[in-house]
Amino acid sequence: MLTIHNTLTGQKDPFEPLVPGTVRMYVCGVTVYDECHIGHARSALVFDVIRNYFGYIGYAVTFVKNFTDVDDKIINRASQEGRSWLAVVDQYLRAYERDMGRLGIRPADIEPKATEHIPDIIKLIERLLTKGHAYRLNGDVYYQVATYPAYGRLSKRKAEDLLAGARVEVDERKRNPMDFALWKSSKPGEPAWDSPWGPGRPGWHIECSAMSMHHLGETFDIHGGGMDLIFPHHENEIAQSCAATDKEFARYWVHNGFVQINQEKMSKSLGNFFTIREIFEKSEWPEEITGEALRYFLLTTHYRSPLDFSDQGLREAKYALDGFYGLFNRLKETAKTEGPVNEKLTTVIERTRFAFGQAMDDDFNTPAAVAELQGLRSEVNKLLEAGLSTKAREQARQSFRKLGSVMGLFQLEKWRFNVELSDIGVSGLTDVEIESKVKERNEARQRKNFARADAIRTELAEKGITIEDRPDGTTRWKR
RNA sequence: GGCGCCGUACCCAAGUGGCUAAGGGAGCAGUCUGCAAAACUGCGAUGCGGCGGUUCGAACCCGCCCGGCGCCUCCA
Repeated sequence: MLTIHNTLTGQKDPFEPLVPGTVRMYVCGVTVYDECHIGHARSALVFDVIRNYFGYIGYAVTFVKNFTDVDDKIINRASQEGRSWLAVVDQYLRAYERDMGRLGIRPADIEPKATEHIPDIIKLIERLLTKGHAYRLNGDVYYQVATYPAYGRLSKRKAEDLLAGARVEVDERKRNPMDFALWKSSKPGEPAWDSPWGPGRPGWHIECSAMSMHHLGETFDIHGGGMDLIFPHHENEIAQSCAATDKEFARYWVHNGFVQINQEKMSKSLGNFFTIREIFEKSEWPEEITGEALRYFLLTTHYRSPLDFSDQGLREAKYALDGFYGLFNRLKETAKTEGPVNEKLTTVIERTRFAFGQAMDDDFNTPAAVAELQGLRSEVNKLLEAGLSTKAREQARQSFRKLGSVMGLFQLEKWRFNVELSDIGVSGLTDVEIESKVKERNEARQRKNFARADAIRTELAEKGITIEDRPDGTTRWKR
């Protein structure tokens, strides 16, 4: 039985979908005004894995992730850089897709943009106005928080607490300081759409209500995002949506924890800010390896816990993956002998599959699930020592791929064993050149000229190439 | 001021009432090897920030304290 920590109830709730066999989930994506950082990567990855896991246990998933493509931050950026807001949106939308692609994060089934849903947004605002939950102020429209008594139920806040801590100057015209904009009138030169209240653009919160309802219905299963969205964004979404429909909005609210640097939240002002792009540019490994290492690293912390990003952590993730891919490569080799342990393999795989499911059923406990995969690696290594048939080796490989696919791991065919130009850049040698050196070294070894053999090995090691001699006299190498 | 989170070995990190406190990385010792590498085997917290309490029994529940962090403003 899958249980999910639900921010709304503050506890782990058993998951029961609204419609049996299907899951409808909506996740707040990004505002496309800048490069994505590791925090965005974590959030996107967490929900990618959740979506995959639902698929793995047999649900038909509809996954919606939005892009906020009209917003103050976009407009400000555009005016600072003296270009159109559309150009800003286009640039960072592409950057997002590039980064997510590198991380192996699949696009959502539907990726709506706020600007594509202006009519839905206007209709929803009109509905709120009609029901008395919103009011007009010149060309603006505000949501009236006082008309929704349950306001604060997601973030567990009381109205008076919010006022006490208010750190912003309050717009004097608002009826209540907590009221928030549904529609903002535009100044000349700003993006604008016609509306019953004059030209303007949607406020931030309303787009998610409109888009999720449009694509998933007025009530759906899961709504997710980063913890910082709990208040005010998701609180406001609930207020708007429930007030408009008189129905429950999302049933399970899932929020991921922050990425920190040295125990502090990343922020531009602290200067401890890492973009996904920088990590890939700085990495000495090929792109797909960096992507998988980052993925592995992020998944070895539970999604709700804070995660401290570090180069060391990333490196350790890479080393752990080296161990897995080293095993996969040995499993690919043809068996010399048929061992007696093939039945044990099936048992071990079954046990792992069960434990893996148990871990993931427990609020998507990816660190525990990864630990099961590590356990399987260790078991298969032992069985391989004792001897596994070619067929059993293939069975083991397929099991890793199947379980790994939930997390987007173990899907690469090659791991540092490829002939790609990027690798040549690192080692300075082509495969053919390496093969030739290895051959020369083995001839030296046969002549017992170990000094020469070791010299070649050292030379290769300096270029990042590791040698493994096998018992049968052949040599395996890897970059 | 309000709300909330975290503190488990050298590092990362599961476990949240009951078998000997998962797993990985690093380290040390050994097997294998010409030597390595990889793999395998063994070693490693009598203790889970501290002090009390509840309980037959607590890292897990309760209280207080210490340390760190987040939200309350745009933010994944």
